Amino acid sequence: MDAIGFETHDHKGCIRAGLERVERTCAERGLQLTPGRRRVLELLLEGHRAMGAYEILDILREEGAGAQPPVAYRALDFLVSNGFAHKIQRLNAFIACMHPGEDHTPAFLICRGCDAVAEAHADPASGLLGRAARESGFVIEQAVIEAVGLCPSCTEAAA
Amino acid sequence: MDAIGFETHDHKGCIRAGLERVERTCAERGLQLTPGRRRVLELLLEGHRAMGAYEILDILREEGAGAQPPVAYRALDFLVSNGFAHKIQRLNAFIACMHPGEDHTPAFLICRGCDAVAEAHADPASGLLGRAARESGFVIEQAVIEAVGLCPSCTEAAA
DNA sequence: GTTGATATGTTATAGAATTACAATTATCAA
DNA sequence: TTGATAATTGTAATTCTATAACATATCAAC
Repeated sequence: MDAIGFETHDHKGCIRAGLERVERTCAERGLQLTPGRRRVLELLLEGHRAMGAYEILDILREEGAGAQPPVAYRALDFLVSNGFAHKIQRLNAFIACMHPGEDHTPAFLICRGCDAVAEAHADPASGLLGRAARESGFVIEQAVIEAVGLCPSCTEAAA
Repeated sequence: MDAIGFETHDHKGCIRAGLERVERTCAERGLQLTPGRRRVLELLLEGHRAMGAYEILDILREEGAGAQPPVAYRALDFLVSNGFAHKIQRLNAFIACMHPGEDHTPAFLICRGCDAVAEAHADPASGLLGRAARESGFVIEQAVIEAVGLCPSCTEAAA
């Protein structure tokens, strides 16, 4: 068990399970989880945190390939557009999805102390936002929800 | 005049009212609405849309000053940190606030067809997100909420 | 007026992402 | 199998976004 994110968990199992779910989903949908894409997903799962495109690129370079930026961005685009990873706008960084293959609207809790990110869910159609959209005739297709604050550890450390 | 957006409105009045509200709030709080900051706010109010920092910078340059990037970013930082403008992460752009001086959590409806942006409200403490935060012990201080979709005009055009 | 804080001017650089085009590999129908 | 088509990858160059660093100027209070 590792202390990553807001809680400890079986990290090796979580990496394996994440990969398997994505592999299965790709097989079902006829998507190509090529070695490069798979490697980037692994890095995100291993890191279990938001990682910048250039941080991923540096790792790929250390591993031998003389990779250029599009290599990282293409893999990330594939992962994000298929719901296997998410972009954290606040951090200009990417994180593996905790529920790949499931249809969901992710919402992120981002700690400003340690940059840890937890994925939660949200329902943009409900609440004030959904009401405003319906009243104005706006059709919501997708939503980015990022809450910034302090995680339990950093809250404690600050006290 | 219309807080939700996507509709016609008395734009000159809305610019004037926006400026006056910010001037009043600055006076109340002892903030310096210097000529540069005021000009950037005017540009945002006149544009009535999300504008990039470099787009603003170009206008400032056309107006004579040999402005460098920090000129635009500093003015925008001032406006954003005091709640007179908001940053739209999705567009790497900035937009004048519709309710300057009031304490609120803005939520944006962003049209992917025409990039129009409407400001609505949200309450991050309620709903699924608030519950997830409370359950995990995360303290939300601020939230970025951006919904992407189609505005009424673009929905109609697409049909 | 001196002082300390706040704001501006300017140069340079860092960081994030995309364009463009060539080369390769996978997919699938004939 | 073969040929056509689409998807993916390699690579260089560029564009867009944002900040660091430091000098100068202005403001506000004592």
